[in-house]
Amino acid sequence: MRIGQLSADCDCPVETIRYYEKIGLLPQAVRRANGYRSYDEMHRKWLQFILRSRALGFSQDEVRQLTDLAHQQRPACADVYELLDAHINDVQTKIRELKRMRLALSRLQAQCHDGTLHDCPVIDELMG
Amino acid sequence: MRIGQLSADCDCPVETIRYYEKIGLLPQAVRRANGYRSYDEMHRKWLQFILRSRALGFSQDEVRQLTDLAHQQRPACADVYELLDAHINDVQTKIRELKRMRLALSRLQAQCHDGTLHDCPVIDELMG
DNA sequence: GCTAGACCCTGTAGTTACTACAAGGTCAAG
DNA sequence: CTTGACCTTGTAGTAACTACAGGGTCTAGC
Repeated sequence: MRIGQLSADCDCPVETIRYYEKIGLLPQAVRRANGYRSYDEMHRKWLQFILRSRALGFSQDEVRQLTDLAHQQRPACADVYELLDAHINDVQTKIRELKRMRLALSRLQAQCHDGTLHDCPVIDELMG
Repeated sequence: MRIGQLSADCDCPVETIRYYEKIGLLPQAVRRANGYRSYDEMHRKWLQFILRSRALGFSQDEVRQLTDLAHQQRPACADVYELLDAHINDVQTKIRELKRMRLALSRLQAQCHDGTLHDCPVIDELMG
């Protein structure tokens, strides 16, 4: 199949597919006589893998590690587990930070009066 | 004071201060005869404002809107409230997304056996 | 046969919010 | 008079794409 088809199948922009190939995340496509990229099922699976990993918040580098592991004929489960674990911790940390942020914002918002006044305590607060 | 002093006072890298000036977030510093930037209390307050807003997760563009509002002699509280509200919603959405992500990752992790096996169901799962 | 339109190609520049140099000028202390 | 800390500018790098510009290719309709 051509790149447009793969793009439609995986719901991923054409540019992104080319980009993943360029940075070596996706294996090189076979080229037809006219220079067009040609893909098969194997490519589709790789791309799915990458897209799912990205959707789970893995960075490009982490995805690369995952694809490297998956590329081995006998991927070691322990390595995958480790990557997964580190990433879950990252996500956990981000959630905690955002929650702290939300609390601070709510506190700030609580200082607003009904919105009819012209003096804004929020700005004063941020100004220190 | 010079830029190094401001940097130390606000715990913000020198480069970042120059960067904020360059993109117009921070008002231009007065220049001394030797070309060095010179700052006063007003600048320190602006920078604090920017740093606090950024720490609360406001984007550069949102910070710009906030500073624009703060710049008015009679900032309208309602406008500030609106910005704050939109941002709290953004943060809320991010938290929800990360929680969903965490759940998916935990499910994936649960498929790992004790880590001694060589076949990895996690990779199979991502591969689809 | 020809042209319109859909598809494909490469390469470069833009995005966000900085960070990290490189190459040089200024100034106070020893 | 030199050493070192500080300052200046400008450019390039980061993540992870996205958006062109300027072309080539192929198919369908007239």
